[in-house]
Amino acid sequence: MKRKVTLKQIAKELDVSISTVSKALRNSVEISDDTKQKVQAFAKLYNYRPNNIALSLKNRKTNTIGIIIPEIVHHFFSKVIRGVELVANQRGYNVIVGLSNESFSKEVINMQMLANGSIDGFILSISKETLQLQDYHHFDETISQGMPIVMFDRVVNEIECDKVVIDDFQGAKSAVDHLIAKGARNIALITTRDYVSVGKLRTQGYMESLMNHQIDPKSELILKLDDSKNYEEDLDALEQEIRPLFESNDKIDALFAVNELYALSAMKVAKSFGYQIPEDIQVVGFTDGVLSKHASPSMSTVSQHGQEMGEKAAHLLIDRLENEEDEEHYQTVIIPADLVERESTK
Amino acid sequence: MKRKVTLKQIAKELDVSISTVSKALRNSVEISDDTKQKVQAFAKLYNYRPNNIALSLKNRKTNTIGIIIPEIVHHFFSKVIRGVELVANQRGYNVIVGLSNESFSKEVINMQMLANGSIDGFILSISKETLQLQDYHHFDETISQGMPIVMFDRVVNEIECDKVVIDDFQGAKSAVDHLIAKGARNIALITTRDYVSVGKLRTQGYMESLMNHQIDPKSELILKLDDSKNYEEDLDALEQEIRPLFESNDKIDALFAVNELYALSAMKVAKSFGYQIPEDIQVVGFTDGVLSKHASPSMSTVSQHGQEMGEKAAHLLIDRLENEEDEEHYQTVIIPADLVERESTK
DNA sequence: ATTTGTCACGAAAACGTTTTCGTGTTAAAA
DNA sequence: TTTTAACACGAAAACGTTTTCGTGACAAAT
Repeated sequence: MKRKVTLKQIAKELDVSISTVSKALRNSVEISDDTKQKVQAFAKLYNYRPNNIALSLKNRKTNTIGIIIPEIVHHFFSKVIRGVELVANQRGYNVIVGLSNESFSKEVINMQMLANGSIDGFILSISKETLQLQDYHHFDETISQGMPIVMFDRVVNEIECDKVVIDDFQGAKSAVDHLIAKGARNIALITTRDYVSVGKLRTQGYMESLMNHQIDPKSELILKLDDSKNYEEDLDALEQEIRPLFESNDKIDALFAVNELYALSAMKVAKSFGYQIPEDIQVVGFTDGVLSKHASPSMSTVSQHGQEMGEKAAHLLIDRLENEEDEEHYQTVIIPADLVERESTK
Repeated sequence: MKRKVTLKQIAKELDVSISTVSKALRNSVEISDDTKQKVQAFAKLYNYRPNNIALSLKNRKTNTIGIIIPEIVHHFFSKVIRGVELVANQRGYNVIVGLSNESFSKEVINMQMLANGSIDGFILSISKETLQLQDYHHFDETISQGMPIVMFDRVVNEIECDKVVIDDFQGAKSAVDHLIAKGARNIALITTRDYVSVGKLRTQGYMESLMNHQIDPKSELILKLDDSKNYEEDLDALEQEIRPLFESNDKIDALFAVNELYALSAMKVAKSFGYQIPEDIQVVGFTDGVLSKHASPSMSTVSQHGQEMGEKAAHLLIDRLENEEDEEHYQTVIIPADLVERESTK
């Protein structure tokens, strides 16, 4: 087992100084061609590679970005990571991943673990618990220590930093617009409680669209679910929650849900009530998931463009890291959310 | 913007030496209670945290593990990451993620980027291209430099290292056993070409089960697909490939597929031929995916236990990193693959 | 013969820690 | 009064780099 070779070892072996070796390898003019050749040959032979940690310490720059997300077994978040990794790699950065598991304390701990020199900056999406507690001190601290943050998807106005979001409002609005254009008038909504910003915005988009078309929103058509429950593990429970919506409303002709699971479950429930999709009830979900495409009928959705968000976030962060200008001018990039039409709408 | 405070700054401010500060913070007996209090109070006030990079350099240990996978937008792999991250965090490690995107060169580059001091060891699953080329020199080099590797799922005999796999053979075998027990006799198989070890093993399990039940495998019931194609993006193409299987065989009463997508598509094709599932044709897939659960009918599958694999791999790696002892004795952990029965089997 | 200049290289500092070893001061023991 | 021991702290090395600055040797110019 040959350990990694260092400058010092090469220097000793060739009987020159460490400085000479370092310079020779970087082709400095200070070093004679003779010595350069000797050193470079030796280095190649022993497969020398500079130690990253030493470089990081010296340059006070790790070329690593930390990404903190609530959950990784999730189509949207993994797409974001893919986008981040792609850009990071292109631009010479590594990506270190931390999972908050939707928990405030894990988010804080994870950030502290990474903020102590391991990374140059963060890309993150806020956990549900943090959003509920509205405790953002860890973000403030990180930023005030000079470590930039880029937030995506689940962002918060209280923190000044670069952000990447999709246009939740507009996405929801055009989804409902579309349903209305296809003849729907009694459009149900399945959403989450309001503390998750995206749920709130999507709900507002739904409202706006109805208003614009002189349709009165009816509260009995709106179902707000407690998304702290892990419905993914208990599909039946979710369907039980949805069932009353159809039991007490027999005129529903379309349904919009703020995520894929809600939409899919609603579709199942509707089918179990004997409704035909899209003939009796049209359905649109909101997602970047994989279920919609494979559902039967396949489901129309508002697409979240996860990978694009990740790419954009990575560019924003790296730009900020590399441009010394250090402008205090933060931007919020809004990615358009477009409707993917499939079989669940007419 | 207050930069991160260092030992040096504290020392200067309190007019003591760096050593004293360091010792005071670690509660050394060498330091008087007086000084300890002073230093610790100051450190707390300025929220001092030791710089990770400096520690890594000093200790020649990064407490970071690198995980290289072919793809992250994939239910199985993201579950593995979750498992790795969970254990890593518990045991004080960070996780840095590299994606090979199924490409040999990206795998090599990614490993080299990380092997130069950034991490203490690898957890990886080999890319398809690497498996085809059978070029494993980068693994050998890494290991010979004293950096441990743990391979999972897609492993290879040629490399000596710890491994975590599921029992592909047994899993496939019991899936087919189950189909036979439920009365099936003409069991189709949809698999991949043999260079992906898991495909091969699963095919062998299928064969074994048939043999054990005195059923002759018929080549016309076996469909080998070229999995270098990205069928996920082109479901129609995949269904076109599967269609002939049903066109030329009207006696198929069950089907086993080596992954979720194949199984799901086959189910759709079967339905389009008018078959009832599971009455006419029973279906079992092989996966850790999310589609099976939500399909209609929901699909029976052999589960891969991705998170468990990740956890096990992380433990193996960290154990090796921390126990200098049982060097050179590598183990292969086999995770049982059990059948999850859903609606697509009787 | 002296000055100047170029060349080729080495010493040392710096990044932020931890740890070993030495040392000056004071109090206790002889 | 002298020796010894305990105490409290500092200097320095080490981890592996890069870079600034200094310097000795030699050749060219004065």
